[in-house]
Amino acid sequence: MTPVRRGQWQTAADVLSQVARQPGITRAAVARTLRLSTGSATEVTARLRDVHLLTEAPAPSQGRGRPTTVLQAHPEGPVVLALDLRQSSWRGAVVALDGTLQHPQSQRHRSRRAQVVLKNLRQAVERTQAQYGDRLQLVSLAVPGTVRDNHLMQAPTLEWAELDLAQVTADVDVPLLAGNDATLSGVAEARTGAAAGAGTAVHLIIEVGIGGTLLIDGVPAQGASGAGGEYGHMPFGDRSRTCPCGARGCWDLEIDGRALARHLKQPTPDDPVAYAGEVLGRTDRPARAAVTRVVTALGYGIAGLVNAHDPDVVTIGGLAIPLRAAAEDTFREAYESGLMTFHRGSPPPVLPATHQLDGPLRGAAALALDQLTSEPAVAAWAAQR
Amino acid sequence: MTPVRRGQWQTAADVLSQVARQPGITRAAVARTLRLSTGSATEVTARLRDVHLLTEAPAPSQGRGRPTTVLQAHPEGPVVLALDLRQSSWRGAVVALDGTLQHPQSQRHRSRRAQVVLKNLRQAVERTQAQYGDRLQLVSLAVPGTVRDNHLMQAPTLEWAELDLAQVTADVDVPLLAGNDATLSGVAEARTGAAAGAGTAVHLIIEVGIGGTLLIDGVPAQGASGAGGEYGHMPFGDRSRTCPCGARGCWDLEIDGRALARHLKQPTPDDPVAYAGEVLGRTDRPARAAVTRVVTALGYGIAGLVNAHDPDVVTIGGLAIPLRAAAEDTFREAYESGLMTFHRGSPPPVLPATHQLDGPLRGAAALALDQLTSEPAVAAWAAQR
DNA sequence: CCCATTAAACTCGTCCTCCGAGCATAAACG
DNA sequence: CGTTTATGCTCGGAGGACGAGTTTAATGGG
Repeated sequence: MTPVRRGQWQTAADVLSQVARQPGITRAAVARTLRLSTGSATEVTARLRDVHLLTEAPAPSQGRGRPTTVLQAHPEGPVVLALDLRQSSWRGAVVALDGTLQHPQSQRHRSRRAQVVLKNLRQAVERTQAQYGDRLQLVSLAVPGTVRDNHLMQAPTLEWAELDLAQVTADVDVPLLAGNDATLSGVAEARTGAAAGAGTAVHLIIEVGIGGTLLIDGVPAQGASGAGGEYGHMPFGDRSRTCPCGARGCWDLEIDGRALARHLKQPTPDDPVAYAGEVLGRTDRPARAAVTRVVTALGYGIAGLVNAHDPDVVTIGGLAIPLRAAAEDTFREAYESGLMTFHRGSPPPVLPATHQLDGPLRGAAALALDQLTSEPAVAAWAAQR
Repeated sequence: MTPVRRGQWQTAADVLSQVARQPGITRAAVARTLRLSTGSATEVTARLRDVHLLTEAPAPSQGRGRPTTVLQAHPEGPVVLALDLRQSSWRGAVVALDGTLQHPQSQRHRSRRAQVVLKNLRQAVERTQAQYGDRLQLVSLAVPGTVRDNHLMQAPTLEWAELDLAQVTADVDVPLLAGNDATLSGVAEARTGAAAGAGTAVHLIIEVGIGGTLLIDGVPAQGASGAGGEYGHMPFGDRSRTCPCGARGCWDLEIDGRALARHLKQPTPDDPVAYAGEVLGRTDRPARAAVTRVVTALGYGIAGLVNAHDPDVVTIGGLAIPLRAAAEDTFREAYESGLMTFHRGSPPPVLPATHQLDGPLRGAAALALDQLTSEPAVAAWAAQR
């Protein structure tokens, strides 16, 4: 491989980033945002066409003037495989440079045993490799658990032991990028969802416990080993209660179906999400009181995170949406009373996430495309052709 | 001003960043880290010399081979004025591109009234402007309070009302960069202190209450309006207690001299820092018990932040250092028992900050130099010469 | 229906930076 | 004092981005 010159493909990579972040963007629009002269735009797109990274299609004309073109992924360009592993199923899609999804696939787990599930994923990777050959550049995997350097450290819903996720790509010579599902759904919100355009965003999602992430310019704060964003294990709660994570007083214990069951003096439910849905449907006084307590804990905690991070916006997903909806006034009161005074004038909005089930897959795709559209990756791809 | 070409000064700016981040670095070392050929290094340094950004001095020889040169700030190059406003005094220094401090100055406040203090700062800026002329590019100000878009929102120790800090540079045509002192001391730690080299770091400093910041690659997470890092106002504490900030259950209320006084059933001290020092010197049982409670709250809170952010390292400053030292075992126990299990194998070290009083000034200088060594700023300076 | 208007693409000469190869230079070592 | 070693310097060449000038493809008014 020829050595990469400094910044040789910088502008080309910038153009590709635009295409990945705003599918369907036109050449003229890219040139405007990057402040490229029309000459440079012509040259850059020609070069990207030559190395099979982009194609152009006529854009619908917008009034007078010569019509511009829509920049699209080249039919022989690089792709990534995005995978979303969930408790009872997995989903996947091949994603091209312009963010278009191809070959969506999904499958329920026949067995929930780790080795069986991972084998299925490995086969999906192999099938993709067989179909796309060396166009497949990266596999990006969303997992419902704490991920650290491509190892799954703990996964309460899956009930798996610590695990090396790299085996998913063991059969092929393609790097793996594994991440927490809540983190990745946050990425999706920050790129194309409710937090689009926010410089600083906090994303939270309640399923069993609470997961989330801090996003700065659309990039998640993943921490030293990728385990950042475990907001559920901040001690916002009652210190006398021990959490399965090993710590005490975790926020996690106050805001999900397990908390509702405790308040209602019932045993911990097998499926806390379904249980929570059921309680939310009830109108009796004890249920309402339990919901109020949980929503209050949610509002206070979010306020604490807003104090700490000063985000432009907070996005919430999963159970947090119906929970808040079930007691909007309670939520608002808890949220605002937990804010520092100077935030109260215009508190950051707490918005429902727009990508629901698609979030982790979309986020995994987005982070993978970040890699593909980085200058070194573009230069390396171009050098191969 | 001539329009800036894309990436025209990119490598030059990279070289300057190296010089700013590692004062005393040699030309050969820069070339190695940036993977520049010797020819490029020659050309880049020559260009930087031409536009008065760098000079070279012979470096002490290190074994065989032709000796290299140390890259230094040019005597007619750009400078910034770093200011550190404290409760009873202020300090300042002029900082050149290579991080060297010139004309250190400090002055106790004669009056603590905001207008008087700000007038003194304004005069310091004017004096610097008179001496350095248009070499002065930026004023960077550390303030002990919450800063939002160059406005001071609340400053408990100064007891000032909301205030526009831009008046500090009102007399001169130089931009201001105001920031929280705890945030800036975190920057100093992450750049040249105990957290040097850490990808993700959490910095905390106790004086009156607790301040801090999350640092990613040495860049503080400042939030939407610069008010990020108010970790003292996360609800780690007793929800029945109201904080002067307006929220309830703030961690702030559990970890400083005011907390010690409360545990000892004494009135809130006028100078909580001095009071804490005094309690730390006592050996009687009630004092020890109060310290234990505070240190426990400190350890738990830090563990929560580690769970949330997964940092490489935590740095602590101010009162946190003697507090922990007064009850090391208590601290360790609280810290480790607050961590999620998978962190306990190798918990992130909690290290004392190495920049003590210098921290905010150094951090303010570092962020200012970041701006000066950015590509657009370098290109703009070069265009003027 | 034709021509003015408009926005965008294309062409080309020029500038600039970075690279690599070859050469020069200043120290230390034996 | 020559050899070794690390570094600096010179110069031709490559390649990207720019800007000015030109061309092209649409709209819309007369």
